[in-house]
Amino acid sequence: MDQQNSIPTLADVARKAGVSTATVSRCLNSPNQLSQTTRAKVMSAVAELGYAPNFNAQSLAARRTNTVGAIIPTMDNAIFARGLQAFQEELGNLGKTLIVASSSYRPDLELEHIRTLAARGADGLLLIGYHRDPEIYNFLKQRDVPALIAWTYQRGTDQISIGFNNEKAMRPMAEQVIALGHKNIGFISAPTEENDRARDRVNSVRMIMQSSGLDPRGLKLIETPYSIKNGQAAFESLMALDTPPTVAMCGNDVLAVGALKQAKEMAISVPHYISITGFDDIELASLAEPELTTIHVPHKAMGKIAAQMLGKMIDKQMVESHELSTGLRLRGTLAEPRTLNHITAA
Amino acid sequence: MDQQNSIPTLADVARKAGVSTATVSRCLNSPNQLSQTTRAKVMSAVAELGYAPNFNAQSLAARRTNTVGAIIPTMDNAIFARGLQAFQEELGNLGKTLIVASSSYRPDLELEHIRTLAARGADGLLLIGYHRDPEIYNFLKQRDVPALIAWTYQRGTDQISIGFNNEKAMRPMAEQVIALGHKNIGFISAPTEENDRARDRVNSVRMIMQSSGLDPRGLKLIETPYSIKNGQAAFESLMALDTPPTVAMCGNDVLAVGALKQAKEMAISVPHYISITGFDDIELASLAEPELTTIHVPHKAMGKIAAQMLGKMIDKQMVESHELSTGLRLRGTLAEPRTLNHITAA
DNA sequence: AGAGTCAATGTAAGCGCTTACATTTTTGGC
DNA sequence: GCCAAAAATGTAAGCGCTTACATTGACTCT
Repeated sequence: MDQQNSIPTLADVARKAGVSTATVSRCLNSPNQLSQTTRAKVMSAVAELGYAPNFNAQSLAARRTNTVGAIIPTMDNAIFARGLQAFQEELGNLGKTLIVASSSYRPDLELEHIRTLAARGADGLLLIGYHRDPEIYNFLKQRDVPALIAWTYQRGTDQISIGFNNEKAMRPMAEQVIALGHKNIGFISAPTEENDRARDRVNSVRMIMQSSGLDPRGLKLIETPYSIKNGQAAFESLMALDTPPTVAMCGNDVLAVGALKQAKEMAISVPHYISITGFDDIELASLAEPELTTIHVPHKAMGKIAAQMLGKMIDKQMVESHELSTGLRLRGTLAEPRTLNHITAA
Repeated sequence: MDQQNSIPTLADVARKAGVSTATVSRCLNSPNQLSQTTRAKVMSAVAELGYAPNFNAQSLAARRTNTVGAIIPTMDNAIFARGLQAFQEELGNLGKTLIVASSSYRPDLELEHIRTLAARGADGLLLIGYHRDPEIYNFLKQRDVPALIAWTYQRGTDQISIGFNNEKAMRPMAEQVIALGHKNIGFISAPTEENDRARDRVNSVRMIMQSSGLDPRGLKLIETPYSIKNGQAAFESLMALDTPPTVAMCGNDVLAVGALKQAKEMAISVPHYISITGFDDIELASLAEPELTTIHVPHKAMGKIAAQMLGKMIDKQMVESHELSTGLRLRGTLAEPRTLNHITAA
């Protein structure tokens, strides 16, 4: 009754090819159990009609969707964008499609998206970070949706994860900073409340301070959402302190670049007057001037491996959490603390 | 027969609430046509069972999916990531979910993804750039899937678009460059073969050259895929020419930043020895040193408006192509051409 | 009180596909 | 050529939902 020939269905193809719908279905899904001749008939009917299977009907009948969902804080962040791109490419190789949702770092939104994706029958889910209401993990378990936790690595939990240990990753940086003689340390972090990665990075510094004889309570911590502007503002507040720190460690490169920019605007010399460090090693880091000392994280590899692991999980194969290694990249923004007779900008 | 209580269905809810499945369905979709009491009964059954509708069944029965698809060249590019993030947020407000696929700038992959998304019953599609096999537009028309073309603006075509005219957007930059006295112009572009946006930007410069009495064939064009490294390499080739240009115009900021980086590594002074210009005005542009002269593009606004337009198109409302305005951002990398007595780096 | 309305609910027929099971055809050994 | 086993195909019952249409009461109006 539609305008003209509406979308062709399996039945249309079957009719045209003079076979049953079952045969057409088989032809599309397991062609080798058909005879040469029928296969040819069906194929040509498919081609003539321009038939494409209705995905929803297919997944409803077959109880699988070949879809995986990913819920990330935001796409507008190079590290997620990059990892996700790799994730998606690899997923494509496995014949699966990706649905992305972003939570804007809001747990309530995340939960909502998890429900939505489960309702859509996602075969598996990629989630960022471990910290999450246990109720969510129960829900996932009950619906039997495998979930892979990315951007973090935790052993000894039920959840399977791919990533790195944030606390461990930050350690060499903290050690280096302290070894250089810094005692008055500032830290610009993403909000730690709902972000276990950010929290672990901060804690890492505190622990090294502790074990080096520094009082961890002395850490000058500023929390602010991810953005260059916020990095700038945070740096400014740090410098407005009575005794400004000699190093501004940052929870990620974007904040660090913001700090660096602000330092320039305030004509404060980096690293002579103050050192700045980052985390992630995004492209920006080596574009900055001086180039940013940071922690390298293999985001792309993570995305790719994540896709492979999740693929296996969906196939009910056993997989184990996978730890990626990170590394200190010493570049131009970290140096010894300023000496007392060197209190002005260079 | 499953392990325990498997996923609850509409029928389970209906049974528990002592009503028919139709009533439950109505309760979920148009609650106001139920009596207070039934609604309460149903709701509590839903809550008790933790029921969530099966999306596939829902769209199969209702013939709509509340899903839109977006096919972008790559997520790993700030401008798309940013626009897409805004697109997705706005889509969320409209109660729709987004499926993203990336084509890696390959038309064959794009076609495949378009088919897949159509098969999934996407209510609408977001596509980047106008240039595309007409067969694809026919396919879309035949399946009655509304498609919105983004990141470009074309009038007088059948396709509805949201974006800006790339040729027009580049014009003030070209005019400015030529007005400053540049005659020997280099251009580093993304491959123009399959990318109408890139092509329009190059052509814009050629046209202004023409109308300013410069021979457009004199434009020193290098095409290379989007990346900082490629920008560097392209810049290097430009400088290896017998008479290196006095300005390296770039088709996007990433290439420009690469060029800038290479200039620094080669100790070539920007803008004294050579000027560099970009396009997009991504964050990186104002982080560079000197800050990059570029064309500002409202990527975020584009994403948001795109979502609204596509929403209307899906509802069969009439919408018209929407042109966004762009603007020249004169910053530190563009100056007069070097004079002959100033041929070394500063 | 009876007819006519209208709101609230139920009935049941699909949506387009997959797949267990039944049936038919082919194949190969003798 | 005949028969059993194997290969190819058909039949039909769903998958979990929506929705046109039918039914049931409760009310209003005269």
